[in-house]
Amino acid sequence: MKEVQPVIDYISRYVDLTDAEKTHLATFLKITKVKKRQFIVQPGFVCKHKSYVVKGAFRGYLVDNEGKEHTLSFAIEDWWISDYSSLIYQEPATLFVEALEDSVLIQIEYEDEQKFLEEIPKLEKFERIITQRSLAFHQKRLLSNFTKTAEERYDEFMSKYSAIAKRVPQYALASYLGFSTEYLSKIRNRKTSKS
Amino acid sequence: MKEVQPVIDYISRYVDLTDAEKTHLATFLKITKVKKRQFIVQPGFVCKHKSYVVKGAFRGYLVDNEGKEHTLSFAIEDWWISDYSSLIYQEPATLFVEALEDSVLIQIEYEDEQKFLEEIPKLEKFERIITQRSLAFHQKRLLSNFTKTAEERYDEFMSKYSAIAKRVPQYALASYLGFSTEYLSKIRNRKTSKS
DNA sequence: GAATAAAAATGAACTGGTTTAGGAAATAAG
DNA sequence: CTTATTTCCTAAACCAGTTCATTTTTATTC
Repeated sequence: MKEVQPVIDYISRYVDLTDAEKTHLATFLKITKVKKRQFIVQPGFVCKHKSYVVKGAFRGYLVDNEGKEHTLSFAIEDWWISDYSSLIYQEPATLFVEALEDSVLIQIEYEDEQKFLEEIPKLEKFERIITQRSLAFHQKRLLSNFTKTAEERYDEFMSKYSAIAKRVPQYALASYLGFSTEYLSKIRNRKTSKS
Repeated sequence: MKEVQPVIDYISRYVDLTDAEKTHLATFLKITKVKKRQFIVQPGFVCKHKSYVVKGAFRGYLVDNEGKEHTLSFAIEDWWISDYSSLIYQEPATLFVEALEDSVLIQIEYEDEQKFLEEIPKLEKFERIITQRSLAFHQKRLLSNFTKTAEERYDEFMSKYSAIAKRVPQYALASYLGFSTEYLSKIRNRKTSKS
């Protein structure tokens, strides 16, 4: 039971759970280990769980008609990842979610979550709050993509998420920020030659 | 009490409320009328309520450093609108929310909502579900902006939301889709000369 | 319903970022 | 350690979408 504690702690930041509730909740949490380059979500398959990252790094991305990759999200320790749309509508995923390192996850199955949301209504509040924050984040990202240049978005990301930038391949970062790898090189070159 | 019924009905699509709960909820809902070009949210002021559109049309947009406008959202009848980030964190807004027509709203104050979420926990579920859907929508929009050309995004919008396209000024639509008014003209011209 | 302001169209010059194509460095695997 | 594979860098040609400047059309207002 101890190994799923990180998720119990995570939820406890938002709502107060009794010991009984914690124990009950823990029965639904499962540890999963995945190797680098392994997929935990693939297009065409319904996303069956949400995953909390205990150790490692992940990337969620779409491959478009021309075969180009577009990164929607990253996740490192203490973050969650899934194909959100596939999960909540229980329809086939459009994203790949791939381990960028050997990783350890705590997973919650969709049906189990539905079940314990009924059993412990307090968890609705937890879900609501983290979803609201994620929504606010995505709205900001959308506006940032509209208003800022490629270089400004790069600077913003580096100052906020340098921990992630250090751990993910450069093409993944470029595709998250919405421009080509080549252009990322150009930006970085511009900076190093300046200083 | 009858005039706030649309919001009661809206919520009832997601959760079952008793008559007592409906009556209680109704006491927190307020009708507001606004004229075309009037702002219901302005940068610098904390967004105090979420608004359901009974009649009319709205646009939420950001004005960047160069004075350019970027539309984050539209709302017509049976939609909600606010500066979401400002509302949930109760911090100064960054968006303008402006009436595009003479309109009628049903508004819920932030503090009142916090209160009745405590009193009627069922509403947490309602909030969770609509927030989840909005998040899924925004994720799709982000990816659409990455993967599709300006013309493809225009076509997609026209096929899904022609009702909105008909009611909002062209510069507002262009700034929602993420390109210039001039380019929208060019796209439209390309289409009419083809057919 | 004339006057004025706001919105939409047009076209030419321009630019931020892409594409293509190649080579250099770093990682992974036997 | 050596080879293969993946990742990263560079540079020139290119293009989707912008900018700027002007005109036409459509709403608003008195």
